[in-house]
Amino acid sequence: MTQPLHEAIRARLEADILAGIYKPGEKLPNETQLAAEWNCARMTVSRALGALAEAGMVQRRKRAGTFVARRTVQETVLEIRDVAAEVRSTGREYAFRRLARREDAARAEEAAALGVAEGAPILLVIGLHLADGQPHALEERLINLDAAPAAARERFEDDAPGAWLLTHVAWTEAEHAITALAADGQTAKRLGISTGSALLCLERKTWLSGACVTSARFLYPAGAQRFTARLRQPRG
Amino acid sequence: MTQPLHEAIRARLEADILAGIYKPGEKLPNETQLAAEWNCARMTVSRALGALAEAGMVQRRKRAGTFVARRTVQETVLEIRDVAAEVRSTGREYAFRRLARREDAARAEEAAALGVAEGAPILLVIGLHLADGQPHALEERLINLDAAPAAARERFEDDAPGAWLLTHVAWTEAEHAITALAADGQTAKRLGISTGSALLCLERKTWLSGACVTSARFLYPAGAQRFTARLRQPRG
DNA sequence: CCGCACAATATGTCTAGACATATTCATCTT
DNA sequence: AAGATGAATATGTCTAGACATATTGTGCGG
Repeated sequence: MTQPLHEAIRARLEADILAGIYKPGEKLPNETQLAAEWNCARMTVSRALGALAEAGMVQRRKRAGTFVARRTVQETVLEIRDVAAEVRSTGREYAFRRLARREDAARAEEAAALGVAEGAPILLVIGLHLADGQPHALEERLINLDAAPAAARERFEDDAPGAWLLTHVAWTEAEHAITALAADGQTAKRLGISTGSALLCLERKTWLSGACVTSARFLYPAGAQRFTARLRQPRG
Repeated sequence: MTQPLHEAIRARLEADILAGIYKPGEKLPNETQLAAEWNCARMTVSRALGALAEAGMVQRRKRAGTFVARRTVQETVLEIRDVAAEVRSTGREYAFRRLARREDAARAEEAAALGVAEGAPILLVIGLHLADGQPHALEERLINLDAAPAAARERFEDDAPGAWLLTHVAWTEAEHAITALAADGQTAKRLGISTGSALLCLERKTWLSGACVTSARFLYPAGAQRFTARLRQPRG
């Protein structure tokens, strides 16, 4: 495992910053100096510093130099897989059961969620994700049929719309929001829990070049799901 | 705004992948071909492809070539700021009130959370984050005093331990987990809500080179907090 | 037909230099 | 003292080539 030189330089500077040898706001040696220290070309150092800048550990300004970043916001990588993959990764059997399907003109509330005009054609699918036959999550999905007309031909009886959309409709942007809420009567009944109990809610919206394609709400009973994220070495 | 050439190449390939001109699993032209197409040095193309690989849009294998990635896991950037910043960003006044502080030997449960031996010195702080005087979140924090002995000298009466730790103790790794749960009697009382109502729970653990420094649990009443994340153009 | 060795190939790394560009600092003018 | 000007400097981009390295495909021998 011969480490590339630019990696070694990057790792060294990173360690030094972490150890406080270079403190937040402080200036690092310039590229020429570092190249001399490491006895290598300036571009090799530049690559190492570029990677550190990309990772947000340093800020670079022309003429001024390279400075250790001071950060307050932590950017975390959150991995969200589709529900089937989530369930299967815990070794349980996965199944989907459609509870409702309505192809219709968008009502005010639905139009707002998708960012389309009232009356635009939409598809609403409500379904239950099962793990070993037990309710795992309730999905309420709205699909903009103007953006994804092919969805109208799908029944979504035993396959969740999420998986189908992932393979059949392209998207450019997505947004996730995670909240907690109390189960209303209908939701509680569908999930087989008691009214008012805590739910973890994941809302996912996806866009294709500016137009919202689909908006989904996944409701997990407390304890059924956990979103985890790991992060390394921002520091500031 | 003269765009760097490597950026232009990157953007072009990205757009082509997004448009489906190059499909998942498909091979891209090799560096030499692309360099000829763009009439530039191979290294410039290499940089563009390197950036795409970094972003996860393509996978590169020596001798084989560069392939459009097929991804099932969505990696999302989640921004988590400290509670004070969260509250202030909504224009409300922030305050912290300590409810309890215990410096002691770790009990079994606490030792497990921090990954230390039972009986190791720990500091437990429970406090309330207030927004405009109203409870916004309850924080339960454990600090490993072997890893951060300086914390023992702090009272944490009006300042949250999170902010102090951020500025006084370095860390190399962190993990977040988001779940929902029902409020127990004591928690409900502290947050001024009713027992059993839904809570959004953020658990944060931070490590300094392998040793767990601190473990914290933030409990937000349903509706008080929302974790959002945006992502762009993975595709697979 | 299978496995093994070897050559071909595409990426990965690196260099030494060139020119571009943004920003700062010092100086000169008003 | 305030503002304009220009030189100095550090990063940013790019090139043309060299060698390293991993992997794959091919052909050879058993």
